[in-house]
Amino acid sequence: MPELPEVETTRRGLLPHVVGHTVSDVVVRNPNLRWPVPGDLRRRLRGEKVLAVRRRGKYLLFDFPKGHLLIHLGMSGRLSLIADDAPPRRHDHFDMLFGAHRALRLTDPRRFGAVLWLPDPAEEHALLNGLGLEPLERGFTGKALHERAKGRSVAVKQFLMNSRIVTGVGNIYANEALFAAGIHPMRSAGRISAARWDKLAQSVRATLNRAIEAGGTTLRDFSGVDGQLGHFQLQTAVYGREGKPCPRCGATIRAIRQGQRSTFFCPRCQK
DNA sequence: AATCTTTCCTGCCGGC
DNA sequence: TGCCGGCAGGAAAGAT
Repeated sequence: MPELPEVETTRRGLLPHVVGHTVSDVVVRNPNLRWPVPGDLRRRLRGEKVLAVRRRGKYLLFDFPKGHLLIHLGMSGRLSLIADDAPPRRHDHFDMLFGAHRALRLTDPRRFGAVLWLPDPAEEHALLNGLGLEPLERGFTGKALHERAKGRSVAVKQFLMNSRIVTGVGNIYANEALFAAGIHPMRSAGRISAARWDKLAQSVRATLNRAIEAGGTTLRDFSGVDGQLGHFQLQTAVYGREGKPCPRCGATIRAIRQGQRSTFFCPRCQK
């Protein structure tokens, strides 16, 4: 499930256990993720200290003195803190050990996730250098969105989910933010007023912050690093609620397809 | 059997 | 004609 709130929940859980700690070993059980896990990771990481763990969109960046470990959770990835002798299960592809019998383990059944080594400066890597606005940082404003949307015919929901425009907003939160802003998901991005872009920027921020407070969304297999489940799925207004009443006006929530993804909206509240 | 949380890539199109 | 950006669709693999 991981969208921005799930990745941020993971990052926050990780910080106290990882930052300032030194990697004692690395185990790669299955290097066949979205891209091959580099064969020299063990050599690069052993004995190196984690200086910081950052997030860029849905990417996690572990800063080391000589480079950065990038981890993406894909569709089904999860990081957990475990005892270093915990027996691996079927989809446990990668461990980073920290001594004191602690390890960080990547579990990812569908293997759309990634573990890569990025030389300095990480931001120049092809996966990061084209990314759009960080929705929880200062530059994320209605004005910035409005400018980028000029002349574009794409549906606003797909525009929001385009990582070159905004990074971190996936299907669940795009649906929820558009509901909160009262904007129809099929509306052309180029035909939204400045005032409504302001409202949408604020709705995206508020939706993501509420989801982070809830520990993310657990639809199936997401959990934080200590195994705790997210509970934002209990407070969605439209996502997964086809046929149910809109919490605001009582009209029936509808579901449609956009770009091979499910879109949920209230036909009365969203114009 | 169809669906799902991600996103890179390819191919097509229109504009200049 | 060629190049570019925008856009839609397909692909990866597993569980339900």
